[in-house]
Amino acid sequence: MSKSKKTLLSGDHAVALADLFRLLGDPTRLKIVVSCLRTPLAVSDIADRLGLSVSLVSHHLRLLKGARLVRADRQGKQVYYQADDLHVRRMVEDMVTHITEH
Amino acid sequence: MSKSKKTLLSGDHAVALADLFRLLGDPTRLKIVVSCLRTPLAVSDIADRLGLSVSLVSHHLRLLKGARLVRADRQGKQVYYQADDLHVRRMVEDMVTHITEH
DNA sequence: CATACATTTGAACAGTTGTTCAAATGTCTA
DNA sequence: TAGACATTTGAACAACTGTTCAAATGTATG
Repeated sequence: MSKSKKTLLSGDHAVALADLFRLLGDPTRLKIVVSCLRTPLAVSDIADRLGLSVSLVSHHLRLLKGARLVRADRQGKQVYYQADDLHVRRMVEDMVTHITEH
Repeated sequence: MSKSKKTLLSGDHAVALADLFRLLGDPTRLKIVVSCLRTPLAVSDIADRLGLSVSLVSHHLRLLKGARLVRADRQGKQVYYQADDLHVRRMVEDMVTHITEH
């Protein structure tokens, strides 16, 4: 163990955490994540709900999947996306709660 | 009250929350916030600790202050910055904990 | 006032990012 | 296999962002 205090971030952790924050830092992308936070949703469903082009949603989902924020599940012609795990779900929900309550 | 489910974000909230995320989404800026999370720190102190130019740190602090993530306190020649309130402190600390523990 | 120290500001630049459009790929069913 | 539907991909573009440098502002003290 080094000289670090409790909340000191190592360089690597800072970059990793910033990566997460940056991905959630675009309103469109954030809405996409939130929309499939609890229920798996097909790409075109997300696009419909949010009034976005399917292409745009797919682009964003690719980034979110790359960061393991969402998980993809093919079911026939459609691909269903949802929050990757409980950790992500709680993390995002907490932040949403923080905002909507202040 | 509208038809919204529990975790559905209004457009405004989504933008506000994304603004926060985006600001924390740069590694340099994130390190700056974390560095003065618990203890007020002068601009040049932050710059020294992180090995950054004073100018760069000041630029970032201006953005962070604009979003009420940090608060400024002048004391003589120096300006001390710290997390704006408990809300911010807990929010960031929670995320840091989430990352460093997974 | 003049000098030194601390911070802020503005312009400028390269690099990144969100979006659109058109084309390609994958998948089911008639 | 052909056609329809769902998703992915790539190129291209404007807009934005982080950083640097030099100059300006603020502040204490000789």
